[in-house]
Amino acid sequence: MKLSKKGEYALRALIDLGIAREVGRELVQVTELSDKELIPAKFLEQIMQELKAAGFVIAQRGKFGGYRLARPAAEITIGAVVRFVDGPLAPIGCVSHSAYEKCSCPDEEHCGLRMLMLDVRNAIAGILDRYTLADVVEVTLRKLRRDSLPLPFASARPAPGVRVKRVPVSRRSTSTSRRLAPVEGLLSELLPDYAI
Amino acid sequence: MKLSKKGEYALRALIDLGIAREVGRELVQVTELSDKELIPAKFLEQIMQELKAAGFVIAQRGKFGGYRLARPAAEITIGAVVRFVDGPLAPIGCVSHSAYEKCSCPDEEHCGLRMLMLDVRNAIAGILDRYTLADVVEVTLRKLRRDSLPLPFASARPAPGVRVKRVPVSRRSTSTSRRLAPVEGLLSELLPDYAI
DNA sequence: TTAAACCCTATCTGAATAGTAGGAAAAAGA
DNA sequence: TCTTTTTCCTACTATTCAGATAGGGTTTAA
Repeated sequence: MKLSKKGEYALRALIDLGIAREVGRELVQVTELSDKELIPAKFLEQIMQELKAAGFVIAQRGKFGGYRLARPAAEITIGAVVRFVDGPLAPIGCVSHSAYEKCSCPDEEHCGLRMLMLDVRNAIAGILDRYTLADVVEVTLRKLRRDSLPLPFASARPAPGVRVKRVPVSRRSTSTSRRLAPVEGLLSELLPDYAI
Repeated sequence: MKLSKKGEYALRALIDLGIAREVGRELVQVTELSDKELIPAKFLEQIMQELKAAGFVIAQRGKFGGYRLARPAAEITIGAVVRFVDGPLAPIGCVSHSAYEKCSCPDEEHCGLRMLMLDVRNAIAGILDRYTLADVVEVTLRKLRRDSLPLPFASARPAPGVRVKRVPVSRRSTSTSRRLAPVEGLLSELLPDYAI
């Protein structure tokens, strides 16, 4: 039930872009991301390329260029990213919503294993499709502030002449209408506005 | 978040062995299993070998031999099987209970992604470690009976001279003390004794 | 004795994973 | 215009793993 390195790197980079925006940074360069997250730079470059093609990020070429999120972090679910990079969330094809595939078993309708795996896929999707980059950004920032640690991207490499504007951290990363039932979990404890 | 074919085949075979026992069959041969489930016979043979080495099944060699579960189906969790065949349930090493591995990120303690993935791993483990082969067997048999379909292994290939003893289906697959909080899910609806 | 089962080891193929490498094109500033 | 710094693009590679296949050896019951 693994998430690939590529998937992990993609998520980490996107979360960083979310943090950067929250801290007032417009653009972040690949090398900054790869340095911070200890990701091979050239590999991340490729990944960012794909994320751009998929519409998750927007690139600014040339000197003082970089990447930024193409949409508000609250509108990018973790599930969408994972599906794009690693394929369907479902453990087996015959319970996938996004990429159903008939399984080899003779009678899908009476397959107990399928029921079980459907529960698993629903559990996974229930989490990954509920939470967005904004949620993860919020949790991360909250933890850093709690421990009085310096925020990343805070004033690192601001493009010369660009005044760093201190954007107040948005109270609730807004938008994303909560569409599902109450959840339990570590994240929902840290994001208490969800517990309804 | 895939389950490998090998993992799927292993589970299907074990579930079949559970069904067979519930229906009064002592031993089931690899070819019966591979025929029923449309699994390449030689591949399944290998898998059964490993399941034997791991103590999930017991083999009977020679003519009219076959495999049977080494323990009551209610004492074999799905999670144990999946972990054995496919490794840890956790999407990334740094949230695995059974095989923790420090991740490359610089600060695990303040990693929002890690929190999220921990929720995912708990959700997966919460299901796969809660349900046993007995549960899946029960669901499967229930569905087959509901639709008045013939039960597999019912009287297929009984060893000559072996009187098929009609074991009454055990009321609740017994034992396995329920150790966790209430769940929701498709299986728990079909196994209502769990809904507490 | 023999047929039918499991047992064991080796081998193979294609795909996926996790990168590396090297330069072209663009943008900003001097 | 020229240089620097960035993204963009394409190709390549090494290793592992998935998913088998092959071919016999050993055991057991009739």
